[in-house]
Amino acid sequence: MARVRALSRTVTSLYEEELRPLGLKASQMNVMTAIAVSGEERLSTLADRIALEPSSLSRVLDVMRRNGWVETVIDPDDERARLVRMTDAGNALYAEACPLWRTAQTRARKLLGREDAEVFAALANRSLSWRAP
Amino acid sequence: MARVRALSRTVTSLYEEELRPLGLKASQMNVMTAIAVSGEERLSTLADRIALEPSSLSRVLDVMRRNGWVETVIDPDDERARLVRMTDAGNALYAEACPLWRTAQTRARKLLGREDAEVFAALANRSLSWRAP
DNA sequence: TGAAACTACTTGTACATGCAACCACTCTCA
DNA sequence: TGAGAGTGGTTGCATGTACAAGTAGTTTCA
Repeated sequence: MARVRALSRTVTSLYEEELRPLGLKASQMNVMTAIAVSGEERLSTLADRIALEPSSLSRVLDVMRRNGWVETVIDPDDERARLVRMTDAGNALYAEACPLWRTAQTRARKLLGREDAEVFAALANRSLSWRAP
Repeated sequence: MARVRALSRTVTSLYEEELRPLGLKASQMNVMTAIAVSGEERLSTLADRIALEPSSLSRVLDVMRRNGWVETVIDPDDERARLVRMTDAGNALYAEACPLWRTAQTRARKLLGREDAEVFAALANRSLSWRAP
């Protein structure tokens, strides 16, 4: 348990070190990636996809909105819901961030060992599926 | 990366669910365990052992001290340093927490699969060693 | 159709976490 | 031996994270 958390802290700091020049945090990159794959999504859908509480995602989006990277609009189909989408600035930043992200990934793989990383990825995937019914 | 963090969140919430009746958070239990194995340690030693920034540990200890679970005294050998030790109340709480902790561990193992958990533990151990010179 | 139940998100509150800057003590070396 | 470098912790600041409670819009059903 402690080890899972320590691993998370260590790997996070590795990625953030790489992203720091862009002023991006790991959690924000995480959200950007989630939006990037689908273009525009409801907050709850995103939260579910990245296994984050909606309230936490809401806070992360506050910062990202303040930075002008994303915008949220009321879903015309359900006025309770919010659609989250990237701004042009957000897309530009994301494009800059991706190579740095991959660099960090390479560093992480090098440290963990490529095969171990695969094993771990499979494990982690399974952990995510716990949430699925 | 996102998966490591998601795993950490998921597993943390599993443990915290179990510890909630005692008012203990995962990070606090983490610190207690570290102290329990050695009795009394410097803050920096503990921080190093659990791969946490000293500043973060300092904050966790603030809460634990406020709750009366630990106390910190000036190290007579080096007045810059602080020795952290458990109080009686802390030890009592720790004793109560351990069984709950193990319950959570069992649940986590059940979800991950026992063998996978071993593999993961080995992986995570390696990640900790990254910090060692 | 209108109130109750439900759903989507936000906000209050508390704690977690890291980095940079800072304070206090210790060590080194001219 | 005294100033400067080094070390151990704490604090300021920003963000992440979760749970509980609150708000607003939607659905259900008598």
